[in-house]
Amino acid sequence: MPELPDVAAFKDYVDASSLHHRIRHSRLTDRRILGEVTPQKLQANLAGSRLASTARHGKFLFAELDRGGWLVLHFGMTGGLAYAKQEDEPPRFTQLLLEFDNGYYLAYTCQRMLGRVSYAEDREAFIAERELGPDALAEDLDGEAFADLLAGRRGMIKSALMNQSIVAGMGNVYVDEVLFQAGIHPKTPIHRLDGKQIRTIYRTMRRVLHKAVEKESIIERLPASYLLPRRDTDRPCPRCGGPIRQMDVSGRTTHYCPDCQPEG
DNA sequence: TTCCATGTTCCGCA
DNA sequence: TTGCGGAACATGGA
Repeated sequence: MPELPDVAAFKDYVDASSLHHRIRHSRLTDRRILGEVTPQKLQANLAGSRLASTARHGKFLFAELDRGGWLVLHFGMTGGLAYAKQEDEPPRFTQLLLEFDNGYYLAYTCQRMLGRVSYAEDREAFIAERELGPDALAEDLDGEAFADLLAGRRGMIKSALMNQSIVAGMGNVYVDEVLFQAGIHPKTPIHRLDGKQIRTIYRTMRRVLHKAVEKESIIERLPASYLLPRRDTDRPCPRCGGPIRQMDVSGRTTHYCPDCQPEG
């Protein structure tokens, strides 16, 4: 689930539930979930702190600690959050549990262990170290800046849009959606795209991601014209009615409409 | 039982 | 040398 719109929903969830409560105790289930931080350092920074604010960059969620530094959450493919009363059993696959002084907890769950929990002194430095590209919804990422990101690159457009060091936030599902709505074949070589097509991809990316954030990335709430709710081979294309096809692009399953997204 | 999955990282090759 | 594509990783549900 967790691509940019999902992480945006997690951010809203934390903002609505978990800010400004003192963390009495934190519980780490499996240290493999940790990034470049020791369990001791993480827990020392969490204990007694409050989450003061949150920020998102691509698929990363940052929670600012009022005593300094940031709790950094990445959700992998199966990560999630749950806020509940401490008398309730934490959900299955809970890897990190923050117990607040108001009797509630925030649980970070990660079934497949591909997510990561980290601590960062400085958010911008963390983003720079990870070599993340600009957030796909960043205000200062305009059409021209977007075109610059792709300029001179080799490879297929789908691979580039999924590359977090080029532009941060999209994964397999939303890239398919963007390219479907833009009418671009996923395997199109970047150098074969003209300026008009790049602008179309940019505008479509912004529109799709904004809409998905607005709908809290809940598939059922997305417009019927979207590919996402019908991401199934041989289901009818919402635009032309022809069959949606499946293929492999850089090892990822890709859904597309051969008629609406002709090969360049 | 085998295969597949919305994630990133690492290695080999061009 | 840079960077692209594929494999590997971990786990459980279909």
